Amino acid sequence: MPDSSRGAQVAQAVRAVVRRIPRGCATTYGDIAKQVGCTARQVGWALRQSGPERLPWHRVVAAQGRIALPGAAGMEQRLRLEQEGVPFRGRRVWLDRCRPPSP
DNA sequence: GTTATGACTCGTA
DNA sequence: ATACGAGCCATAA
Repeated sequence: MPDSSRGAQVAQAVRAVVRRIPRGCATTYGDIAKQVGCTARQVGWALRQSGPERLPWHRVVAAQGRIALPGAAGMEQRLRLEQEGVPFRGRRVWLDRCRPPSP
């Protein structure tokens, strides 16, 4: 079969990784990209595509713990993270404090 | 084919 | 700290 589009496979892999981010933790697009073997942009693209799927998408933030989602979505993400007890420092997530344990 | 857009990152100033 | 550019990859028009 054809590649089935690399995009679709990458998206699936990304969803799988995101799904297993523990509650109360956060990780970055770049980290996921490394695990999946793609670029950070592809991770963002995959999550954007995923849309109404049951994923802890809010646990994925940009490098340096920045919230990448603009506007209201970003606010919502921040709220959800705080609800889970993810530590913040100003506008940024404190990655050193909430990174998932390395395999 | 080109161009524009996007939930990115990094280096440099 | 903020700003800009280059590299990056998939999709839509």
